[in-house]
Amino acid sequence: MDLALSDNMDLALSDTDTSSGFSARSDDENSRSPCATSPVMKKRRGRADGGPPVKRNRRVKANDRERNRMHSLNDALEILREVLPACPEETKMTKIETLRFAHNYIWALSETLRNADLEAERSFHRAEAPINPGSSSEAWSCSSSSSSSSSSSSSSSPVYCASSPGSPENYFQPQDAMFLRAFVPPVY
DNA sequence: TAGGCCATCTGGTCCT
DNA sequence: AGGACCAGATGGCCTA
Repeated sequence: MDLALSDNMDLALSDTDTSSGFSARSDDENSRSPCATSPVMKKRRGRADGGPPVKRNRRVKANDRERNRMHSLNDALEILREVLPACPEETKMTKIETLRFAHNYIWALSETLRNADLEAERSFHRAEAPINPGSSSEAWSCSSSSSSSSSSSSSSSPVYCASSPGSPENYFQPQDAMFLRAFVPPVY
């Protein structure tokens, strides 16, 4: 279909690319993308002549918008990474890892809140009608973990919550590197 | 070297 | 008509 691919590259690289409004990104991004550091954009496809000038101009503008759109998407992803629990700076989570981790993290936080509410409710009832005066301190001490026998078996750690059965972390795949990064101290 | 991840380009589609 | 969004294609870099 697109037969003139490689031929087009050299041709297309020479003119409109560098002037297409390409805006330099942050150092962080440039360091990863040689395409971005170089003023010369590769991977050009399509007609060798770029098509009619009007069409070509529209394409260049559309490319520029698309680039900016993806950049803003990446910026949002970066902000999300910063909000998530500590990850070593050198080991940046991939996009899919970030999304899965965020999903899991939100779920774990909401579970924590839910357990806290349940516990508050229980302690309120206990205060109203103490049943087992002998072991009251025990009942307090095992607060969240004791309640785990029934439903979520969740400890106070959202880590454990995250891996409990029946929870939405079906999206979460332990084989992901983020599983290790998030919950296990990295080994250097 | 293969595979994963990424940035970019591109054309199609939908929306305003 | 033009912009936003999307998915496919492509090639570069990095790591096991």
